[in-house]
Amino acid sequence: MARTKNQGARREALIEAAGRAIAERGLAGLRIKDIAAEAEVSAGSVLYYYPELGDLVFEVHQAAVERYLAHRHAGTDTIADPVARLRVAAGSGLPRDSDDGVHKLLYELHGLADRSRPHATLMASLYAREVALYTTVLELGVAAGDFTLAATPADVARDLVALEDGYGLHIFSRNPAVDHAAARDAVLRYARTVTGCGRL
Amino acid sequence: MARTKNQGARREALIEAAGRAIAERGLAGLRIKDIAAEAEVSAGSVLYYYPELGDLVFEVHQAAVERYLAHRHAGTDTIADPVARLRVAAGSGLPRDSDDGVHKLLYELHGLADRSRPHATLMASLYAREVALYTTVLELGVAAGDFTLAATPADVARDLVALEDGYGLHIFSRNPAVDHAAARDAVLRYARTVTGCGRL
DNA sequence: CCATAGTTTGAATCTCAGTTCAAAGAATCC
DNA sequence: GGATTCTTTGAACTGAGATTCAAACTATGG
Repeated sequence: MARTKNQGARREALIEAAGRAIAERGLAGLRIKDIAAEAEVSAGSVLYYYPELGDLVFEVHQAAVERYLAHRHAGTDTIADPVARLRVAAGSGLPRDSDDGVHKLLYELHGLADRSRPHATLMASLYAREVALYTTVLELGVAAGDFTLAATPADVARDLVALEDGYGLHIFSRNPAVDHAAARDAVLRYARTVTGCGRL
Repeated sequence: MARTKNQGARREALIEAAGRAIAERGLAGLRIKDIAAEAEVSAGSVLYYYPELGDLVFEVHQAAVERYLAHRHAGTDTIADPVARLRVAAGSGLPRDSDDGVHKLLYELHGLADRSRPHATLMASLYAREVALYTTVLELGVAAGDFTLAATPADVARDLVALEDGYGLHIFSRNPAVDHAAARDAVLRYARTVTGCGRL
């Protein structure tokens, strides 16, 4: 039994490569040869590891979700002050611009949920985990006496995620009326209103 | 100079047909023969009227935007009471389910804005018009003494649209945690909070 | 170092869908 | 009704990209 190095590493490389290809050309423009070129292998190799292209795309999606959440948590979990943490969280959920890497990938792949059960499940779990992230911050803020919520933490958290998604959608569609700063202001303004916290 | 009936009518029929095809199979799965079949003509005829398929898709997009806005306005403009009008508006901006016709088309086509200037412009104008619709209702409510806004009418209107878009996104991606009723409740709860109007 | 089994390639093949086009069909004009 | 021009069709053509596959390649074990 012989194997070059590690199929795991090659698979990871392909997932990375496919992610870049999708971010660049879009899901509709995804070509097997582009993935291969991006990973510096032949088209045949891509098929060797992923006879079903859909499987590769799904793993790209999974990886994007994990990386995105890891990034958000890394940026917020260590912040003790609920007010500061919420401020950071609000910024990290919104794309910088329409070329923002992971965000772009997620928006691009979100469209698959409509016709694919696995992708739908994945997106539902992403949603739940984002809601949980906000719920935690809100509960901390309530406990600390910083926030006085106008609704349940879960309700507010869901709204925050929906606002991010909605504004994010417009950032990606290059709506000149919506940019990162404006969207962040809007999310924070909402947070301020609903928590009664002027420091936000 | 002879013409069968009216190229206008044939074009409209093709736009309708393409719209149905996109809603059914998705933009990625759009095939010229499907459009032709849906319109009960040959593939050649489709090309005769639209040598550039992109032009047809763009007209489908335009038509969807107009139909959607017309529907929203028709349902709300005649309602005199600002509170009732806002309630109806909140419902009409959200898809019933993931198969809701015009909404589905709009979500499907929204993805084009990223890579196509015309589509981006179209979506930006849709956004502006939806914001305007809400702004009007809000101003009416303020004038009537029903609403006491926590922010400018435009800011609140933008949030309402973003909430709709965000929640709508999840309805389309078949997120079991988000359905029409839950999303509508959330939007109305937000409206209640930010307008201080308990009747909402 | 040879045998073995996993890995990689690139050329050949297959497939699907877009595109072309010549001929047939239909409406209108005179 | 014949001429003209627009319309429609379907069969042939073309091209892009996916898929196959036999041969070459590479670790590793013994």
